[in-house]
Amino acid sequence: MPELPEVETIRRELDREVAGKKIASVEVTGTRTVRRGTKKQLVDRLVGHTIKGARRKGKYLCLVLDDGGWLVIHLRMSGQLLKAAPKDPKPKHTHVVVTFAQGGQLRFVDPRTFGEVFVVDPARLVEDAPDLAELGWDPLEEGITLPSLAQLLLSRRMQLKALLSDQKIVAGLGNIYTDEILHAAGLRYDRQSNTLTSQEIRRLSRAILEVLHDAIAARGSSLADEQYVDLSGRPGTYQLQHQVHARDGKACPRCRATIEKAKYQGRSTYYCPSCQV
DNA sequence: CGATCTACCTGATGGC
DNA sequence: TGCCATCAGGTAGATC
Repeated sequence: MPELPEVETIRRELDREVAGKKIASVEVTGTRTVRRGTKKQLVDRLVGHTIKGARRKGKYLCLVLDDGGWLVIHLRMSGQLLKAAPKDPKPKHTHVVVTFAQGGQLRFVDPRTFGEVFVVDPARLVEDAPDLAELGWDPLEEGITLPSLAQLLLSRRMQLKALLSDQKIVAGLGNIYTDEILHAAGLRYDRQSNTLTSQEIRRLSRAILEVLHDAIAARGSSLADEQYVDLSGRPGTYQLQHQVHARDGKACPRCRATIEKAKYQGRSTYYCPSCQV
């Protein structure tokens, strides 16, 4: 489900909603959600601690604890974080419930159970969470200079969509936003990264930042199934601004050619065959 | 190194 | 109405 704009939307809400709150109890009912360490280790590690704030690393959410540890959440395809009151009925597929001393709960709901919750000491990231440690450039966190983006593209011989969605190279992009970014940049998904001109690299750089900023301003994208919702259960609105994603058969907003759908890496890719080269 | 495929799951949707 | 195939925001691992 969520990519960088959705995760960032949730991070900002978490920073407002749970920072300063003390964890009174943690209930883990899911059987697959806690995979690194045992459920008991997770619960013991959390209870009594206060959350200082929320950070984002690519598509990972990290709740920073008062002892420096991170409560890490990855939503994968169908995970949701929802704030709730203890008396609220629990949705199906609620796997983890954190109850705060000040009242209120944070719930992790995940029908497809690909999502994950774990605690890690950031000083031991390389050993204990290599997936987190090896994340690539985060377009929102650190600015990247044109020469370093050029280096990143030209030093490899990869198709652009594969490159942009590789979390070890660029952190946070997935199926929706690579399609939208590549359209905004006028580049095809299967274009070889080492053939870009400096002008195309500049366009790509601008497209990445522009699409992500606009998407965050719209609080992310929710598709027809509304799998993605924010902490309060509300969908985002950026899908209304999608130019190509899930718009096959419609006219390209830029050149009026018909948008096509292709199978790429086992999933759907949408692009304009006329203005993306 | 890079491309391709599979698996992990539940649920919604569309065709017949 | 039901049954079946297909598809969905992600990622790791195997294979070539």
